[in-house]
This record gives sequence, structure tokens and C-alpha cells, in this order.
Amino acid sequence: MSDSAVRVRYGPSPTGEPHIGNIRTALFDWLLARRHGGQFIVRIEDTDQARRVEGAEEGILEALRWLGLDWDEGPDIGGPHAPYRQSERLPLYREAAERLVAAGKAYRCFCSPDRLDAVRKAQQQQKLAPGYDRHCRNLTPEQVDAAAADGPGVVRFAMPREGTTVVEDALRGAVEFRNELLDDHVLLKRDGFPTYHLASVVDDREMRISHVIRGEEWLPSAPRHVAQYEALGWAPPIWVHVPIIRGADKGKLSKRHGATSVRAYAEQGFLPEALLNFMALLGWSKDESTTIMSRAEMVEAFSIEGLGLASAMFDLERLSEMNARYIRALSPANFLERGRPWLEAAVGREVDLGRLLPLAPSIQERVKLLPELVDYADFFYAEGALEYSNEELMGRGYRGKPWAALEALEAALRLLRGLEGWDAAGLEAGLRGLAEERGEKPGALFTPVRVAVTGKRIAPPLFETLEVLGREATVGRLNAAAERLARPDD
RNA sequence: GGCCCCAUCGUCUAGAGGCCUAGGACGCCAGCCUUUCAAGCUGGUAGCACGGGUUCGAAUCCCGUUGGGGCCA
Repeated sequence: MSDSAVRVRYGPSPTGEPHIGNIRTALFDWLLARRHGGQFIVRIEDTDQARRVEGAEEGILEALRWLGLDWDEGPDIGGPHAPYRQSERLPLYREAAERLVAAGKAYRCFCSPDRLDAVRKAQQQQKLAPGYDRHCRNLTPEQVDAAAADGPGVVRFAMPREGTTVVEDALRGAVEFRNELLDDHVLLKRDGFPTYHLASVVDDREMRISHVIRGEEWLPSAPRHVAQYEALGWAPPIWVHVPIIRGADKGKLSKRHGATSVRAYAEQGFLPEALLNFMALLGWSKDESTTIMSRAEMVEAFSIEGLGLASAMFDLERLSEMNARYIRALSPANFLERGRPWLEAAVGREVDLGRLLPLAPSIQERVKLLPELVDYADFFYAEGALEYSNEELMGRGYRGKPWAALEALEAALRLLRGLEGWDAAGLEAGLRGLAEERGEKPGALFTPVRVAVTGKRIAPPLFETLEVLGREATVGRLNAAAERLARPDD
């Protein structure tokens, strides 16, 4: 197979937000395409009219864009095999179904839902494998005409009754299925829309798809697809059924495991690079030691052979850790810019990020998720009094001794008011000197200052914080703290 | 229940018969560093599901068991 023949597709259904498990197959599609200089195609599989959700298609494309998975052909940009929405390709499916019917490889079925129900119940009672009983498979042309007068019915595929169908899976080799265990599945529904089975096969063929990468949950229906390729006289694509992603309870990852949509992760402050890197490592690995990889490195190293067979568990802890590493690797300016939406939402107005720049690196190494920037920076933009208790203010060093804390704050105040210059180094030298002079541990003195100035016990490094805050605001906040201490606690 | 897939530290994985006394990463534990919190550094903890084969030799191959998962209902 030549590289240029690699054509892969991502076929999401517009039924909601794109799911992590689902989008990971898109990532593998994309990686394979880019690795071999092939094409990555987005095809909207909207044949289930009932489950269609307004706006879902745009959400899917947006998720792909956010992750940086660009496509070469798709519903929005078209391409040589347009249209890329299955609902707009109905004639193709009908034609294929008719061809199969004409060849005796498929047939029209007029069984009512009630009858199907009854058949299923009877099978259950007799502990037989459930499935369509092929009632309409051998209708005479006269019978078909008569039945068709009452409605079009459905078209079913006439599965071979004997022998086996082999699915040649690129990861597991030959997987055999006994044909007698496969019932005659529906190809064309009563409403004239195709089922997944028909539409995906027809489209994959028409779009010249070389590799079908999809979740393992499709393996049981793969023999149906193989049989259809045979019946239509087409060569099947290379099948790649990738392991499912599981939640913490080992079951298939789904909504009940919490956030699963790409959008939800974006909103929680995960970086697309981190999510991408994390997803790639769920079921694939570059070598024995690499865990952090750029998109380009992933593309260069990707191969189907590198995919594993065991399903992997989605570990949020790992994703968070990876996100933290990616955040630390960001340039300070870029980091602030990415955190801006959360900071501005918290502060309630537009914010000048420039002044935070000197502090950004030390915030970056304290943050796992973008919104945590708020905890380390909102006090710079606070206008009124900060919220904290006297207990927090005193810290461990002056616990239960407000007078001592007050004294310390006043000493700090005197020092800072008269300090020459206002930079982190000078502030550190001054405050350290003061602690030494007073014969106490630096930490004891620094805590009241930190809380007074930030309103929190956990904050960015103190001296840089003071530098950024400026003398006026610092002195103001220390004064406010001293006044609080002078009053009895309430 | 039937069919199918899978099985290495808690988690993600490396390993394609001797390089394995099973490697890396996350987590966890301990220590160092330290103005809070982090980050960083050092060390440690922990695994080839089980039983049979095949072979001079098996985490690696075969069979079975067990376990987990998926699909159909």
C-alpha cells in the first residue's frame, strides 16, 4: 500500500457533544493520515433522524478544531466525494440496496413491529438466540408486490446461512464468526434512511477509505460489513478495531463517569495539547519511556502496530498531572492569556495581565488547571477589603497572640514604608533582616504579611507578590490588617 | 444467556523465547530544598491472574481455567 492511498474517516453522529472515547479514534485516524501523508475525512453520520441534536455537528467540528485535528474533506469544506453528510447521500444507499435486492443478496421485509416482538419473545422463552427469523426472506414476487401495497417495508441483508465470515483485523488477526449466528440485519429502514451497516459500507467504498478505525464495540457487527462487501463485489478496507476506554469502574466510559465531552474538559481548564497527549497514550505508546510528546512527534512515531489490545482506564489523575506539565511548559504570556477568561470572569471586568507577567512562572508551577490562576491572582485586582480571619492572619507563628502579630505587622509596615526601592530582592533582604532583628523565624513574620496582602494563606511567592502589588497597595492592606488586629476579633 | 475480544506494578505502559534480578511514567511513602503552597532533586513501595504443556530456556508460543470487557437480547 502506498502512502498516498491512506484515507481515513471520522464518522460522528450529531447526537450530542463529542465524547472522549469517540474522539480518540478521531485522533488515531488523524495520526495515521498525517503520518502517511494521506487524507483525514470528517463524515457526519446523521441517519438516525430521531436522535439528531441541533448544533451538535458544529460542536463536533469545534472540538476537532480545538484539538488541532484538521481535516481534508468534510461537511463544511466539501471535497471530491461531497456531500459529507449521510442524510444528503440517500440515493447512494438506495441504489446499493436495490442492487443487492436485484442480486438476491437482500430482500424486502414487511414484518410488523408487533410480529418482530412476538418472535423475539418466543425465542427468549425457548432460550434461542434472538434475531429475525427470516420470515420474508423467501417471499415470492407476487407476495412482495401484495405486501408492498401496504407500505414499503424495510430491506434486509440476506446473510449467508452457512460457513463463517472472517474479519481480518489489523490488530488481532483473523476473527471468525459463524454465519448461522448472524441474523438478517436491516439495511434500509422504513423511512428510507439507511442503517449504519449500509451507510458506512457504501460511503467507505465511495470515499475510498483505506482504513476503518473504530471502537472495539463494532467488532461484533464487522462480519456483517464484510459480508456486505462480498455481496457487493467490493474489496473491504483494513479493519482496525481499537480497544474501548473504560471508566474507573472498568465499564465503558460514559456520562455516568462524569465529564466525558471534549467541551467539558476545555471548560475545566485542560489544555488541548495535554488532552491530546493523554488520549494518544491510552492504547498507544511511542517507546518504553516517552510520555510527553508534541503533536509532530506523535505523528512521526505513530503506527497501527503500536496500538495495544487491552482496553485502558481513563485516569483523571494522570490527565491532570499531564496538564500541569503542559501548563509549566507554556510561555508566561501565553499562560496568562489562556487563563484570562477565568480570571476576568472571577474579577468581573477586563484585566491587565501585563503586570502579572513577572509572577506568571511561579504561578504556573503551582497550577494544574487553568482556572486555578484565579486563586493566585485575583487579589491583585481586588478593590475592597480582603476576606480573611484574624486566625489566618496570625498563622502558626503568632497563634493566639494577636498583640504579637500586630506588633510584627507594625514593624513590617515601618520597614516597608521607608524601604529604598521596591523590588523583590530588596523586599526579601529587608523582611529577612527584620525577622532576624526581631529574633524570630522568617516564616512567622511572613505569614501575617502574606495573608494581609493576599487574603490567603496559600499564595504565590511573597516578595514577587509585593513587588507586583506595589508599595501603596501593600501598605494599605497591611494597615487594614493591623486595624483588624487592634480590634477584638468578631 | 449466546457470540466475540482482552489479561505485565493501584493506573498508563515497555517487553514480539535467552538482553528481565521485568524497564519507564503517574500515584503513593520517605528524605533533601524551602517564606505558604508548589515545583525540583534523591531514594523507596508495588506487577508478569492461575494450571498444564512446548523448549536447553517462557512475561513472551499452545491448551485449559479464572477474571474483566464488548455486542446482541
